[in-house]
Amino acid sequence: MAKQNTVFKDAFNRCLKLLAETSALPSEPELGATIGVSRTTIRAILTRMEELQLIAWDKRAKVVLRHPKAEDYYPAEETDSLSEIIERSFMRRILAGGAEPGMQINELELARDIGTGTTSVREFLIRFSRFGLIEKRPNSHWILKGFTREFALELTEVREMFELRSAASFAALDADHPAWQELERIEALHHEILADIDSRYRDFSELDERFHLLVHKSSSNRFIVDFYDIIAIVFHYHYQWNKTNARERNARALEEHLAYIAALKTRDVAQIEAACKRHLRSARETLLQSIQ
Amino acid sequence: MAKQNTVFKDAFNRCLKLLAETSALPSEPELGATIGVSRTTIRAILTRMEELQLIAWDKRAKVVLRHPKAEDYYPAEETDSLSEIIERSFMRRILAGGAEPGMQINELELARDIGTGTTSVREFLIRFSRFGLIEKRPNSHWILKGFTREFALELTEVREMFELRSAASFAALDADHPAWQELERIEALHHEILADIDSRYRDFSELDERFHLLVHKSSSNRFIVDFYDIIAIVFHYHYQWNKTNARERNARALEEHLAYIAALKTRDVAQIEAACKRHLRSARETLLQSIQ
DNA sequence: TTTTTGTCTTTTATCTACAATAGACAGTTC
DNA sequence: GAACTGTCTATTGTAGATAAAAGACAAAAA
Repeated sequence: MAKQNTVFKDAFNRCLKLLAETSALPSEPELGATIGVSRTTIRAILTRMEELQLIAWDKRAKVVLRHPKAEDYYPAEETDSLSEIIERSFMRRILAGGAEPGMQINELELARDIGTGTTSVREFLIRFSRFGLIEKRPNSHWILKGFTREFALELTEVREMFELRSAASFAALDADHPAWQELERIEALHHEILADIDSRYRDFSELDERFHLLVHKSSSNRFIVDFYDIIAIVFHYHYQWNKTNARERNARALEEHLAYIAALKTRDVAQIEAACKRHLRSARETLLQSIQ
Repeated sequence: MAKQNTVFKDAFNRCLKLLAETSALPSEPELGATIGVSRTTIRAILTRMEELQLIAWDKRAKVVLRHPKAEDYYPAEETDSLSEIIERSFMRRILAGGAEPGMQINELELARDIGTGTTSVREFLIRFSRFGLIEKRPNSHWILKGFTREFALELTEVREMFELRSAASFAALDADHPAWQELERIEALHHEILADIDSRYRDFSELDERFHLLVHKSSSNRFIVDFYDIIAIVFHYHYQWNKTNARERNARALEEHLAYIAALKTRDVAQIEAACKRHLRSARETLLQSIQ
């Protein structure tokens, strides 16, 4: 069926939220800019809203007729892009057990399992191969190298090199660089979560990514920043399926982050290095423990 | 036309070379193992050889009837895989001038230019994107980020981090590790080329890759080894279309390599670091000079 | 018993087709 | 005149089809 219209459905849902807050919608180009899609898609959304009697649309006039109801929204499963679906499905297979290193990966079988065409699976595997977890044998299958202890050690070795260098660059940023403000916001969020750790410890994962990405970005090196994708995806899925001691683990990491942030603020290279190393060492241990 | 039979043609050509040296060919599985293709392809090759009256084939007996002539071989253009063709064509576009940073890349146009389907171009771009020279805008075009000064600086920054660490690991390898023998062979080749530099300076590029890859491999870190792909492709194409002062440049690099190799052999970390840094600095300068 | 061959099935690489989405341009409205 | 809308075209994302290549298994030969 050619292309899934997930962009439309997702944008439609987001437009509904906007609609709930106003009495008239802005112009098509403006809507497109806020939602992040083309005018073609915006017009499809407006047409659909008209059909549902949500708005009266005549050229520039887009009058809101009623508030959106729950059934006006497209279900969440239909708004995920195919590549997201494939990624999740694949990561579940290889991280959530039952996949030994050395196993063969079969494009056709994967595609059938997920219920999609082979082209998309193939493209996913190509994109995914840069994460070092799979390897292609041309004209033949892919090999799963597995989420092993070696993988974790190699990953963290590079991570430590990159993050130490990035942290040093961070200290050298101008005082008026926006990263300092973002650091303040991130620090405040740390305090917020810690203050209510029992109910909010699950928010750590997202904050962790935001913080480390900020640090990596100050390297101004695309290879270092891109490498953070690998770390992010591994930790993201890993935490999702591995929740033992999550509360204590996250609480400790939050404290380490705060020490690390304080060190960054001193701009003292030796202090930064010490705090950064301490946190990365404990992050590595956490990752390693959960492997066997 | 579905799949190109370049695997067959290339394997056929390589089989012809084997055939020129014997009076009878080995078993199908053995041939497959030496050429590196499946039995299916081997049988296709044998069939073709029979048609050309090169061999008499009856089950296990594969008697050579005559020596292969030049016209028996498939022309070299037909043995390159599609991805090689696309890569070359694309690299020519972006390295050999006429491609400003920020330019849009159009899958369809590229495919038409190269005379291939869009799927292959698309897959190439996805694979290529990890080199940091292009970037995808989902549902829209690719952006050429360009082979700029920034690119070269970011690339060499990471390269220096990785190679220094790898060189240190090299020094720690067991005395009987095969890498030491390979290092001897590489050193000898350096002397050979230097002794006849005027006519052999073009062989440097290949040797350079072999040497640095050997060093990177001793890191035993897949991310470090994989990263060398980026360096290799950049230097490979870059030298191919940029031949000013190639002789002097290569002669100097060979000398630097020899000093670097000598340092590795001492296993003295300080000496290694000094020699490695010296060479990498001059490699970076060479690369930077050729950009503007 | 081990290796080889004959035959058959499965999978990959690639092309083509088409709906979704982006984007261009001219005419219209403010 | 600047921004917006109507309309049209071009490109991307994905499925499906097919030849090339890999690989499985049993029968045959050493």
